Amino acid sequence: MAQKAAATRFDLQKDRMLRAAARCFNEKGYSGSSLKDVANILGLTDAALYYYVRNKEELVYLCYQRAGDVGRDAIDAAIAHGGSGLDIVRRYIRCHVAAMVGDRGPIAIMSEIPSLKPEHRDEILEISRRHGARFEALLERGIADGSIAPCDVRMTGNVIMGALNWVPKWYRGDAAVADKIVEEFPRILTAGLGPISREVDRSD
Amino acid sequence: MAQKAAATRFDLQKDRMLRAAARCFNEKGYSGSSLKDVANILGLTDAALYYYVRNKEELVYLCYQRAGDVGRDAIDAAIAHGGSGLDIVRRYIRCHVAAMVGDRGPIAIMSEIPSLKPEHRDEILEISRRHGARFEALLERGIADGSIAPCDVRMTGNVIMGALNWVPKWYRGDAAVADKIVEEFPRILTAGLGPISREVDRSD
DNA sequence: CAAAAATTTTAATCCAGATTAAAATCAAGC
DNA sequence: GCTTGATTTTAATCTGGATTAAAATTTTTG
Repeated sequence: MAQKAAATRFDLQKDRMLRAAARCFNEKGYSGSSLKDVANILGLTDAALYYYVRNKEELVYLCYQRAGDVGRDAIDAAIAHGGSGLDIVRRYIRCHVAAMVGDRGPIAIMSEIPSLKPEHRDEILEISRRHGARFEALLERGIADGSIAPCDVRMTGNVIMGALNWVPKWYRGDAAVADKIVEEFPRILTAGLGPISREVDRSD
Repeated sequence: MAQKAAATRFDLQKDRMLRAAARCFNEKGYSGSSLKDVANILGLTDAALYYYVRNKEELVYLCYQRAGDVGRDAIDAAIAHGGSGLDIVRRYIRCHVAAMVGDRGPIAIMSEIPSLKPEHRDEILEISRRHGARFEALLERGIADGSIAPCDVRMTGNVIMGALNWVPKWYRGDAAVADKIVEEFPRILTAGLGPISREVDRSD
């Protein structure tokens, strides 16, 4: 969808590198991941990474940029599909987790934003802020059209974002689990626990 | 509740240190927090921390142990209070977030477990695993007594734990926000979004 | 208050892991 | 199959922050 027409060898390798880095960061933490660890996954030497990236900080920065893209695309896709506010929220959740556990590869959990250099940090924070604001707007929209009960959109947003952001912390690539996540997260996050089960949107 | 009869100067300082460390780790990330940063908050020199702790790894370990205690205590308190499975789940969520944003001070988000040395890592992972299992058992209990609709307890647990664990990432000590968190999280995480609002337990 | 114990600082050292430069290898076009 | 540019490696250096030892200070105790 967002693929260039001509993906050069360089671009492909760089992308592989970012996935490897994301995987490392999620599994071993930031400080626990050396460039050597990332390079090993690719069958490379640590020094080789410097061909693609200026330094470790930039590696993290690019991972977070990718993470931001995934979130943005998920909201875009959900909005494009249309429906009530609640429909869009559900679909966004589904799209976002699907990307996280799917072919967009591991997405780095944004745990180390403060370690970025100021320009990068500000940019990522802004992306993150904007994403949160867009999601809250979806909630408002649902409230306006009556599909979502009036609620504190800030807190509701934090709840849902927290649940989503935490996924990379525990998901370890099991395909069966991936399916379950995509299936269950939208429902759990919008339907609640109680015994009175709401009619659930199953349109796909 | 879990306070020693005689809290020695040493114990008090050590506790202050762990809170300062948790705050640093949450705000600046693990790698972004030097011992100097932690010491500065306390008005101490970095070397002084070594009087309380063997090294940085142990500092993190103790932070995570505290985090584990908070979770355990929250479940204990909720169970002790009794009620239906759903009541207990709600109360657990409330207790846990209340501790996170309250007087138990900042609780370190467990982002760097893999950086711990093997013994510590295994211990913290076990604590974490046990906590998850206990929470899932609460869900089962609710399903058994009919207060919670049948659901995938693993996924539901992951959703709720994610939302809770993410709180330290964005909460920055604003008391008004703290109140809102304690008020809203239990409701949002158990009631869902849709317009059909379930009767909400307001017993306190 | 003096002595002993507890706590903190000063002033080094130490080191894993990031970074760099130059050389070696590889891939593609001609 | 040669040449050029792209990619990777080898082999160092460099560095921030962790760690340590000894000295200084503060607190407690008798």
